[in-house]
Amino acid sequence: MDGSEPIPRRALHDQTADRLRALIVEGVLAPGSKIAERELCERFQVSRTPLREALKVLANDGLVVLTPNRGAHVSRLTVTDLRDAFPVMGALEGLAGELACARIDNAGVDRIAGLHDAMVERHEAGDMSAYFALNEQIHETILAAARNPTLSGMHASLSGRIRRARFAANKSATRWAQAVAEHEEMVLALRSRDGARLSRVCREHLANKFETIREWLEKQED
Amino acid sequence: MDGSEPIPRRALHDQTADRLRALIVEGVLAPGSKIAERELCERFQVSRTPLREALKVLANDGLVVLTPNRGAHVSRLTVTDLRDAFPVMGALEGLAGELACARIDNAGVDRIAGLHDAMVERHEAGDMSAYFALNEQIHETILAAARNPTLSGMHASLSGRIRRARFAANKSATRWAQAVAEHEEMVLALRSRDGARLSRVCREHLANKFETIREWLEKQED
DNA sequence: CGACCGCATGATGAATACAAAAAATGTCGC
DNA sequence: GCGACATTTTTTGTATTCATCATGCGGTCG
Repeated sequence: MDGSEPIPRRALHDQTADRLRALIVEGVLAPGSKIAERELCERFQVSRTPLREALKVLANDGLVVLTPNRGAHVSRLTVTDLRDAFPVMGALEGLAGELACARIDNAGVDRIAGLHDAMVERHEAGDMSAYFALNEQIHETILAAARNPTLSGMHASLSGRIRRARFAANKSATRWAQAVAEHEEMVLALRSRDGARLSRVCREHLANKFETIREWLEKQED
Repeated sequence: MDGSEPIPRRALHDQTADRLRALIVEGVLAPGSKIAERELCERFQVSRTPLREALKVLANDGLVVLTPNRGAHVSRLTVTDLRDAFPVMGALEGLAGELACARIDNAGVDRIAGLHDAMVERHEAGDMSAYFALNEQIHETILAAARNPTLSGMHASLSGRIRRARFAANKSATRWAQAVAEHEEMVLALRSRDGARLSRVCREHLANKFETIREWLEKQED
């Protein structure tokens, strides 16, 4: 019945959702700012119908809040939201670590180790944005190694919601060094296929990340 | 600017999404069956626009699959899907258990213990559907005790996806007894505020549940 | 007789039109 | 001059219309 169905075409509402998601995650649309439908229709050159369908999806993902008859706003990230989100991220990435240890092959470990080395190199060079990109790539690779689409999907959803705050995670030098050390331990745990250890490190890693972000946010308020 | 805004009214697309979701998780719409827009428009007495918006949301939640120009189908639950989903549920409920232990008060524990006793009573009476309802209520109460909306939201989303298979979990008497024993241990862990233990029990509980469902599904194929 | 092409039909995707609600603006009274 | 109310205008929610695509049927040609 259904063999391999290549579906190269993508629906307009789907593309629109992606573009809007990107605008929000990249911070082009500030948190709390109102989203006028007309304005975005012009920007994307689409009619209101697919745009509104996209808005419903993003609202479901928690990226925008939709108040009846009052339009859409980019959701704000409160400290409480982050305090809630990070343990969940920890649980998800922890599980990913366990599964990855059980399923990854040596080539996969080497690939992650390679990314890690490159990341350390960027860290020593002080190149924050390149470090950040490699960092995300490592986490994504571990997720992929877990080979669990459900897990990946939930992680992606939550990740998109808190990505806006992530960039602040390594602002302090000591914290940055600690993060690198934690990543080091991740690679070691992965190499020895120690799922429990990797899981624990992932959770602690995220807990520490949240602490950094929290401190940074509190300092922002002055 | 924004204080507390009571929002008594709900948008049509939102209600439609809920009703459609209910139809799917209740099994009224069989997995794999085609969802004709016209038909549902008549059933719900709404136009296609809000219905289509609802479909996009449910597709994002994984309850329906949307193939361009070919309409919507209720998503099928494969064994692989369940094998993927249950560990994630385990991670989420495990975290919920940990958080609940840290935050619940004695009254909350008593409430859960009360639900548990009622559930055991229904178990001994052989009343499966009442048992099932109380079972879900216990899990929901633990979730609520964790006081983490992000966690609750993700759990609800995943729960909706696999609820259709859950009813099969306690088909065998021995499994059913085992599930009750596990719940017993949950209450004990909760009482002693042993987060690590509760977390472990939750994960094992769900792993066992999956095993039961898997066996049941394999038997179905004959 | 069977396979392939073209057309008719029905469904989906997107755009527009209409209705209702909220925000903005202007006016009137104090 | 200030504030409350009415009107206008804008924006959102829903319905309807138009275009496009998939699919089934019948005819025709090999």
